[in-house]
Amino acid sequence: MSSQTSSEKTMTAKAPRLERGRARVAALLAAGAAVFAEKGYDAATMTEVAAKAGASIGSLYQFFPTKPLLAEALHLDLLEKLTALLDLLGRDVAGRPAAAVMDELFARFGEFLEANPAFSALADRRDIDKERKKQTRAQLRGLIAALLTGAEPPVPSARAEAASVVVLHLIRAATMLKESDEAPVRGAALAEMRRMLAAYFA
Amino acid sequence: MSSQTSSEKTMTAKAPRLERGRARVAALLAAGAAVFAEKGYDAATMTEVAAKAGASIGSLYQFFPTKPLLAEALHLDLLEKLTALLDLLGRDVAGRPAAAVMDELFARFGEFLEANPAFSALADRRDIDKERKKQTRAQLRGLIAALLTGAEPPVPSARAEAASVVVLHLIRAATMLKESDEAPVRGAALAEMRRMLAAYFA
Amino acid sequence: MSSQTSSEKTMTAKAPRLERGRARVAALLAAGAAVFAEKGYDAATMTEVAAKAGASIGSLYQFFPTKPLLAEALHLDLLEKLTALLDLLGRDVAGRPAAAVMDELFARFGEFLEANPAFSALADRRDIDKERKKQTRAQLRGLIAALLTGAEPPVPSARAEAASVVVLHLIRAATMLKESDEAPVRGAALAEMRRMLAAYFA
Amino acid sequence: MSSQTSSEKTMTAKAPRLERGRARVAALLAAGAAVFAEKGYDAATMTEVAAKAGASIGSLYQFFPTKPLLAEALHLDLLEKLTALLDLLGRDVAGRPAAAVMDELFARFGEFLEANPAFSALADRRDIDKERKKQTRAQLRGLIAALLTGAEPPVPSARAEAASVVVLHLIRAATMLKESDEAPVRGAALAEMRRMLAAYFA
DNA sequence: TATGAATGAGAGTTCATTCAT
DNA sequence: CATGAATGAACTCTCATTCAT
Repeated sequence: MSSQTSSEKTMTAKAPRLERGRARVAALLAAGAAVFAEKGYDAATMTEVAAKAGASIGSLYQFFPTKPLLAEALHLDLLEKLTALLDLLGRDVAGRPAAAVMDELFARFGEFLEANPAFSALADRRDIDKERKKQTRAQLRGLIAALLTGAEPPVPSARAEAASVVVLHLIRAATMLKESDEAPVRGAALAEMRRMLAAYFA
Repeated sequence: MSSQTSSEKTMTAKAPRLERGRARVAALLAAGAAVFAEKGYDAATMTEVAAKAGASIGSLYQFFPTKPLLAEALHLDLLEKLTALLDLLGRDVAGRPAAAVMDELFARFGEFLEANPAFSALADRRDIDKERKKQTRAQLRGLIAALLTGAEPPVPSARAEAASVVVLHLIRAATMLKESDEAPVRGAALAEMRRMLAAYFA
Repeated sequence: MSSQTSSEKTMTAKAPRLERGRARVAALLAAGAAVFAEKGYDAATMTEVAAKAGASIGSLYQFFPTKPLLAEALHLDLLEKLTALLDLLGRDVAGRPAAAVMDELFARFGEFLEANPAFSALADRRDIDKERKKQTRAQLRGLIAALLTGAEPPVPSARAEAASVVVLHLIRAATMLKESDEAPVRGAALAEMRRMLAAYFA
Repeated sequence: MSSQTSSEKTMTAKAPRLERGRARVAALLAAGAAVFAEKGYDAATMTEVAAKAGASIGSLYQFFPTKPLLAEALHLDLLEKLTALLDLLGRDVAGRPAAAVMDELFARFGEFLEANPAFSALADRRDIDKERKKQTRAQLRGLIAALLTGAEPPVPSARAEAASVVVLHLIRAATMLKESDEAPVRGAALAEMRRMLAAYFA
């Protein structure tokens, strides 16, 4: 009830040991993704997440002891998927010109964000750990820079570094655009962005 | 036809009649801007806004009957300033090449966002009126497009339209970048963005 | 919602500014005393306190932002009363023999504890601030020691110091005895305690 | 007359049949003692007890179907140890003067309480059965009274009865003092208590 | 029996908003 | 208009206890 327990609050999401638990966790993460995507991090409630997962509130808290921890787990999960996607992309486009590589990246990243709308919602929440955020961005930038230095002709490492920041933000901008603007504007804008990238890397 | 009571909650914030009231409203708006910028829209509390303005909670509600209405008023206020800024810019840079115009736009818009951090916080809140949001974006795009068609040589209207979307997002990206990444990365990225714009409009 | 606010959690109970508020606070404190006394600190609920005071839960939290703070306020309140009582006692018994002084102290302190059962409940809660607890005990010991050194013949300061600890605990023991044991045992035990004190100071 | 199902929750903790079970129970009791002592009865959680015993929560409930029952079992366990200790003491000090007997009692009881901090925590919980509590206290008083009537010269039975109450509380006071006050005060106070007892029985 | 997931009532706390003075 | 007390729905989180495997 009161107590300053010895178990730090920095605890991670508890991993399930049984098969049943594993299914629960999956359902909870899916529900979390849906609710965070729909309502945004702040407005999402743990109660709704549990309900949408068909679980009791206690069950949700068994595996994700706090709301930030649920968000974090979800974020990490999506980040892994994204990394895998970029790795795959790297193998697919190695040796092609930078402009083409970027075009492909743009397309696939866009699909990912569209398929995982929770990602944007989670990436932007304010109570995220500063350090982790920095690391995450650095990691993504690294992957993008690698794509550029692996192009043919290769983009010089220094410029690839700087460009990765821009590309990252451009992609994010493209996503936000998807949800906010109306269809006709959107199409033209996306085309324009690709053109811009092409011009930039030509 | 005659009465149409103004008790609707959808109405705008009540305008003060006395001079004292005007000062109050200014203080409340300033406080609101500060709190929204610091905590974000969701985490900001009406109580804190009132306190920071040196007013009572009742007084705050006298002028802004609702939290969304306060946000809206603030947003509109900032939007006006921004519009004025872009108008001025239009006069200053008329007749110069598109790339130069964009560079200047980039710089001034950036300054504005840095000076008014509440703008970003308010532009992104989820309960904003869809229609108004659309209109706002359209208006901003119009202003930017006007800058482009007013350049020398003029950018064709159709392309200016499409480009304005991209430019708008790029600028926003530049701002987010300012608060998230560390200084060295930041500088390089900003330079890169300007280079990109230059390449695009060359 | 999220936020690490700048307003420290060490805040004190907010003081009411209006007359109505003053009445509320009094009612809340009284209700708190009743509930803490009846259920003990841990089992007492804020909801019950508010209900017993005829106030809404929000109203309770307006003045006492946390449960520990309510307890603290109550404790301090009772402590003041007790100090006043001991001061008065000091004036009443100055110049009488130590044994008689202690007998009187024993009686009045007992009455106080019986009239304010919340005092025991609050003095024993576990999440109390260590430092404050020490200070409180020291203060009480000081008052008791003063009674002894003010007796005729005066008890030497050093011995008064040590004795005060014992007396304090004896009195508390007497109280616990009142609530736990059955009446006949109680009477005999109280008499015995007084005899013990008399023998000790003779 | 015949069946009387044992499903009542008022029953005692189930006794284990196997050797393995006996070890489990011992571990659970030890863990319970540790947790109750550290956190107090209310703040202690069944989950933490199970964890500290290296058992699952289900296993804990197998043997102790309820939190109060666990506390009760523990309390009884400690009470037995204490009784044994007092019995032994009775044999050791028979025939010595009352003051010396009390001094020895004081010392050994103190050691016991220090070695078994859970005892105090459990003796004070509020949901304890009133009747059992009374019996327990009566039993302890009886043992102490027996020590006094067995002294040389023997304390009259009536006075021994009354004195036992006082002595019991004095000892408890001595324990509480150990955890709350700072070392220097403590030493002096303990000495003072012994002096008081000596004066009382002289 | 042992395990650990499941449950849900209930506790503390927050905050937008209303209302009496 | 100003003030600050009042309200209560809603939220996050806890924990004793039950249940399926």
